[in-house]
Amino acid sequence: MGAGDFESRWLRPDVNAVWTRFLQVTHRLEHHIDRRLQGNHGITHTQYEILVRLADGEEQAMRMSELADQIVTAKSAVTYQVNKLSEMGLVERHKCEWDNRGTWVKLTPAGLERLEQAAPCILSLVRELFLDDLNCDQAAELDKLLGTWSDNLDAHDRNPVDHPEH
Amino acid sequence: MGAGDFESRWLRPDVNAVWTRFLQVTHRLEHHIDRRLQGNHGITHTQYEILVRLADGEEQAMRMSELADQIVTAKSAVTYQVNKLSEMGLVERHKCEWDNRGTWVKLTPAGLERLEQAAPCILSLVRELFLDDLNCDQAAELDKLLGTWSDNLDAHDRNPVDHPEH
DNA sequence: ATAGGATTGTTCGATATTGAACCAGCCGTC
DNA sequence: GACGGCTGGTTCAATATCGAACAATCCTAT
Repeated sequence: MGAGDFESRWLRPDVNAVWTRFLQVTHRLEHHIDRRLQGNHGITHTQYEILVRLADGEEQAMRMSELADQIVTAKSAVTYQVNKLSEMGLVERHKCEWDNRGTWVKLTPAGLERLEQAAPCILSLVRELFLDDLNCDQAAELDKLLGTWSDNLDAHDRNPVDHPEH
Repeated sequence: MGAGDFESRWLRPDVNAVWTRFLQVTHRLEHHIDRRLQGNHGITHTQYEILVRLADGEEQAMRMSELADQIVTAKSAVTYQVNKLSEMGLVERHKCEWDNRGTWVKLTPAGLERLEQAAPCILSLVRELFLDDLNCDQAAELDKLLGTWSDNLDAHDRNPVDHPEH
């Protein structure tokens, strides 16, 4: 291969640095949040995310699949966590009326309460670590970046066998 | 509490949207890379990351702890994965000469080869999904964002019991 | 020198996540 | 209507991760 071999095989060093830093930062963020949430409120970050999504939904309820989509995990993982949350009394299952396969997951009062206890702690963390230092322009820029990434991912999902090579 | 109650308890809707989108995008990216890597090259993303870091290090080797820091996981997870990689013949352990506690992990020729096979596939994915659509300004902006986040995390790590409340 | 504290890496048990297999129930077409 | 394909949710085995506990070694201060 020609002169562009390096370029095509590896990322430019600076670009590579951005990528690895991205990975590190996201992992560190996750760990931080997780530790805080477990230590102070006895729930995982994923569990917290589930509560948040439910609180956001109509009637504070949501279908299992929808939940899996929102928090981006396998369906089986959602089943597992909903069982946990259900044992804790933070969530309830209800049969779906117009689709006998489906189940709704609904926030219980206790679940809402737990969420409201946990939210300030975790949101202040998000502000401090993630958002406080952003001015409006930066926030807008970040939003745009996320949009592009999201679109790219959509495109790839829509066209799964994009690069059969390698 | 006064009128700022909502503000202090919850994020502004738009800010909240940015945060949840961030979580979704990062998770989707991880999954994408993982599936591709497993499907085409038989290694996990973390395993790939380990190989990359080793290739980067002096003598294509690195200490266990350093490795754990770089890829941001528990030490025990590194032990686990290095065992796996060692069984696959991609990596070797060596005793550390000047510190009898330590062990070096070193890339084997087979490990380097495997990395070189996998790299183009995964790097093109990173380019397509993550970097291609960024112009220079955006890349610089992203770099700055990552820097701030990283610094914030450092500060929090340095001062662990920052918010004992909640 | 040596005691006390920190660091290195592994082990172990508990828990989370994944993907595949599976059963039901939905829905389109013939 | 009945059939085949699709979707929703659960189960199960395999695997990954974490944190705490541990042993060995290093380091520092006295």
